[in-house]
Amino acid sequence: MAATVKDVAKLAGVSIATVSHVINKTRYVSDETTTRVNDAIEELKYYPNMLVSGLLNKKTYTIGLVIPSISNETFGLLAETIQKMLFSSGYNLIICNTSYDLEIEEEAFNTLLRKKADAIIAIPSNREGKKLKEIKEMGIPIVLVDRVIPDFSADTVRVDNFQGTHEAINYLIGLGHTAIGYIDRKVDQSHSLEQKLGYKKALEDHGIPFDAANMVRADDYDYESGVSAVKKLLQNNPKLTAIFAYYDITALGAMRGILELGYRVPEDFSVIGYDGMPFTKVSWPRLTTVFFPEYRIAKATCELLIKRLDRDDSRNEKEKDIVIVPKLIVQESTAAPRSSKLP
Amino acid sequence: MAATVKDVAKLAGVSIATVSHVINKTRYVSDETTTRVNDAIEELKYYPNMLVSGLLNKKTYTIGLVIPSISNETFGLLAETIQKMLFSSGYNLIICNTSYDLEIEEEAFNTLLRKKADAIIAIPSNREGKKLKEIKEMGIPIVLVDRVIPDFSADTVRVDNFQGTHEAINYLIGLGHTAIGYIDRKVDQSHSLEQKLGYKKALEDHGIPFDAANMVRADDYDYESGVSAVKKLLQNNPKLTAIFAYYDITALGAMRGILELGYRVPEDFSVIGYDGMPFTKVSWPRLTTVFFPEYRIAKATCELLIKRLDRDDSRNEKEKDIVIVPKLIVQESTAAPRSSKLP
DNA sequence: ATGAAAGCGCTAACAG
DNA sequence: CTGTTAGCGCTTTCAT
Repeated sequence: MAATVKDVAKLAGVSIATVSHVINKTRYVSDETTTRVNDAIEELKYYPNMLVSGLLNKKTYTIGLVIPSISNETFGLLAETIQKMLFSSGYNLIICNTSYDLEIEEEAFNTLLRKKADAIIAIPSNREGKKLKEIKEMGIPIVLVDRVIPDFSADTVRVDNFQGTHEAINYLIGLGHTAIGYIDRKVDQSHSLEQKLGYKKALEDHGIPFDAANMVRADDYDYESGVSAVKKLLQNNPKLTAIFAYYDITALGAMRGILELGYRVPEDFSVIGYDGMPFTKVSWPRLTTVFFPEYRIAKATCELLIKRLDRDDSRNEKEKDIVIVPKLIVQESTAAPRSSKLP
Repeated sequence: MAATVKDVAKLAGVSIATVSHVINKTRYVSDETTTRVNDAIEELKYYPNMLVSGLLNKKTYTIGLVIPSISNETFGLLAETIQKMLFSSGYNLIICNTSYDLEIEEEAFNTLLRKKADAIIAIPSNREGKKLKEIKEMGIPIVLVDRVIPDFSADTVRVDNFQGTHEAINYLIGLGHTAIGYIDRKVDQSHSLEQKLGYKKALEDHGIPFDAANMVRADDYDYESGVSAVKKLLQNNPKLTAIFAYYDITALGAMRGILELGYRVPEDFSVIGYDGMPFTKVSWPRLTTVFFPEYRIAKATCELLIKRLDRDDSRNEKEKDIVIVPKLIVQESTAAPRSSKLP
């Protein structure tokens, strides 16, 4: 069906070796022959079969991305940025959404191995490193993003959630807040544990005692849980003047909860979210949040990968652990506390 | 490095043909031999090289998705849904984000041809069908999503934006609105033209004369343009009671513009967006919008594709044009008009 | 019930 | 300056 080297060689009246060399510029070919070959390629609409270069035990120029989901703005932007960067370096990305399902994740790794991916970027849900170890032993470079796996080491790019949260709480304290509510994740995760430590440390730094009553867990990973969590929080402690939520969606829910109670944001309560999702820029009011630095993560990831792939000597270099400190984005949902509230 | 059939054959003490047949169950192999081969596969952590099946002129089980961007919620969800559906049918997706750049798009198609993709799903930015025609002539199935290319026919899955907008405006009229502002796209596109026709038709159906002054173009494809567009609109015609925006982000901007002017939504003005992006569920108020049916689009696309790929006889069947009517999602930003406004 | 060998499309020695 | 050929890992006749 599609044209092959043979077809091109025949039409140009040369050997297949010459065609190959013209395409790859891997040895001198006379101008005249080069032209004939290129004309034939054009004429036949010949597209060299990249699978072959994979077969000849060289690179497939395919990289796998194993990720829970690309349909939330944060991971979507991350995946897109990685794809673009790799594409401009000549690599293609096979994206596998795992939906946090361990079986799908396993199948995704298997497929990438069968497709002979040159490398794998993973945000694994499986906290066990068995499969990852196996892959590593096969000599396939792995970059772990935003995850740390016990007993398994690999190039890692992650976010310093302790620092991010610390900065956010510091900022609230700087505005004059001392009674700061905290909406926590339903179930602890390394990620959310770091956040909590940052919160406690910021309070401690300023001599504010930690009060467990100011902390509630959201029932779920969604908007509605934010609404009910903030209501519970305000009932527990009516003296609160600010709320930190571990996740932007939850923070937006918290804003709604506050508005539903008849209060205003930020006049009556300040709210800070986490992740810097794009829609925090289009909320009313715009949400102050800690920005998940997708671009820097993507950049660090791709640079690490390309280095491992391009320079064979770098394959054995020590694994890197890149930690990125997220930035606080101050928008409209935070202000200094007032003495009296509206309703 | 990685194990091959040869290694497995040697360890199991059989020929490579037998190994192949055990893996693919393509001819009878005795239980005893089967066990030995499977043990060897396990032992060596052998992953069959899928590139070969592509080489042998069979399928690569790779499908290309050429899309402007996956980092907006709509396309992200579409891409994710397609990826998951194809994955569960044994196919992998190579996603190429074009950023609406024609050169990148061209390069994406070329890469997919070199990678010998079994099929291509495209949301092309290039309104010329030259490349697509070339691909089609090579016998590679194409599905066009949400786009129609003049002088080029292929399987198509698209949204009936005329109907979607018609329904939205109808709904506003049903609530009692007659002065309905319209925020249009900066530059016309088949998509936005359909929307405008739906708007005009709905007015016409109810004997409401069309007034060009009720229509403005947003300066850009973003939030800020919505803010300024709505202000212009209200200045043009203070009697408006409802606003339709061609795009959710713009609609959210319009809501902000209205709030900034001191009015309320929906009490003083109703607002309807378009695309049903997930964050319309977490805005304040929640935005009434016309839902871009990603799931149904993805489903139709994958079914079309799988049929073409699995059944050779279906390759020559007539091209399908699947038109999906989007649904209006009524939320909190719309209500019946009131006689007096707030400020 | 299994093995031998051709060949997919291409690259990279080796030859001339 | 260009051609011949082995071989990458596997599937698939053809043999036995």
